[in-house]
Amino acid sequence: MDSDATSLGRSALVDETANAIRARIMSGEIPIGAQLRQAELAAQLGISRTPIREALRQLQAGGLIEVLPRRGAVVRVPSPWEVREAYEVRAELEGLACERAVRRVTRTLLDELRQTSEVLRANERPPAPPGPGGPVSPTTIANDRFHTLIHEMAGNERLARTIRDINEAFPRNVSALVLQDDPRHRADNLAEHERIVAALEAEDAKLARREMRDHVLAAGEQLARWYERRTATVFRG
Amino acid sequence: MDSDATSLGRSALVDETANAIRARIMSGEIPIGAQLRQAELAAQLGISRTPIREALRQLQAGGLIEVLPRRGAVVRVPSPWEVREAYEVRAELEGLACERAVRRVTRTLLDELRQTSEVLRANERPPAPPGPGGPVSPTTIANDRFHTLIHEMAGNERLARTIRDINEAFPRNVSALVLQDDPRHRADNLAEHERIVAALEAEDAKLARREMRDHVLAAGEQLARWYERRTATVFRG
DNA sequence: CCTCGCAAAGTTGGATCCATCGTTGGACGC
DNA sequence: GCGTCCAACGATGGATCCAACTTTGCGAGG
Repeated sequence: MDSDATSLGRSALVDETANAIRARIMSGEIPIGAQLRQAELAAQLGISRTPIREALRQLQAGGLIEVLPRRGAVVRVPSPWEVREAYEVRAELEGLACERAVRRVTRTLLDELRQTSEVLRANERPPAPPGPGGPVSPTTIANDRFHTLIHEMAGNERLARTIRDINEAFPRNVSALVLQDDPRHRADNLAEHERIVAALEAEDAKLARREMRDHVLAAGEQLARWYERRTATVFRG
Repeated sequence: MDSDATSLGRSALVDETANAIRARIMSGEIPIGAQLRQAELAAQLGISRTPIREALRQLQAGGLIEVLPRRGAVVRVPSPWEVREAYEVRAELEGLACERAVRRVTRTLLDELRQTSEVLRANERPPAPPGPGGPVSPTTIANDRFHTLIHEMAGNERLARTIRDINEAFPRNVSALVLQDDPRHRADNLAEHERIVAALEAEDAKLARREMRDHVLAAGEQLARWYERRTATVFRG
């Protein structure tokens, strides 16, 4: 939506800094559990530590990082349990968004949703699974776009913001890794998306809600499993 | 719950500062739309501007205040529309919490819920409606406790946190002013609480959810109306 | 060889400094 | 008398400074 500083003179270095750090955490460039050294970040961004510290406070408020007094900030390591809790909430909210979206659905929006499915179908066999820190894959972008479109269709900014806040509390957006790993998950994901679009087209609010709810819960379970495997790997070395 | 700094050496001046400022905004001591001067807050709290600035960034992330570049921070003035949007989301989440609470309901917890109703019933005719900035009334405390108890019973921390985040985005918690104004609203509120408790006792999850949902929506509508009247008053002088 | 302790290095966090920008009040000109 | 311009004031925001704390590495002692 709005870019960083080119909009209307309303520059905000701190917000830009927070977004930059958040992006590097979400993409996996800064891994889970990593220490965030103020001096290092300041040097990399070519600024002093002051705006860094304010940016870290913003990220702390969102729950993405944890600031321990006198011991610095670290990227939070979510437990599988936390992930499941968060996705139960997210499933409910996305279900609500989907139910509300039925009232505002249009031919154009349905087409846009179907375009994201096209991308997912085309990239059924991704050329090269990008490692952590790499650029965001078209699959991930299409997935995000699908959900974001429905949030917009719901016509409730607070709802969209709440869902976004929950998502941004966990590094590596769901689709990013989970979907790339297993072709079966990609197929399931695509089928679920198509069922949601069908329910929206049929203007069946209750069905759309249920389909979206189940879809998010399934994605959350995959993400939780991924975190389980990850922590197991980490502890082994 | 946890006090400010006496817990375990894990002092955090910035967090304390943020809590202090948030409390003063929520209580109405610092009114909606007011400018937050860094130097003034620093002097009042006996600290320098640095931790103030970091605390303001935290509050900004929560959406309670707005930080305009080079023009300082102001307490956000929510539009009635925003309030309605937020309460639609909150109603859904509190409904979910209530539905989940049915599975964990115990005799002790039901008693605790009923105790809050006792307080509400006893203070049906409050001795003196406290003005803005005054201490929190027992009615407000009982109301908050009722909802907080159910959030705990739901057994999902993310859910509780999400609801709390939404509430803390609006100065003056619902019950605070709205309930005190009109005795009819207080009666409605009490009756709704009792219906919720009854549904919980009957272990009727669907009913409990619906009752809570309607209860929150009604409260939100009252709060939105209050904001409408407030802005109208402000514009007249 | 392991453990405890101490000293040095590195990091955080509050205070302070200063350039820049926004605001306000008054004087000048129309 | 009214609008405009300019200067002085005030506030914000980034940079810097320094004290306090945490961590680490080395050495002495058991």
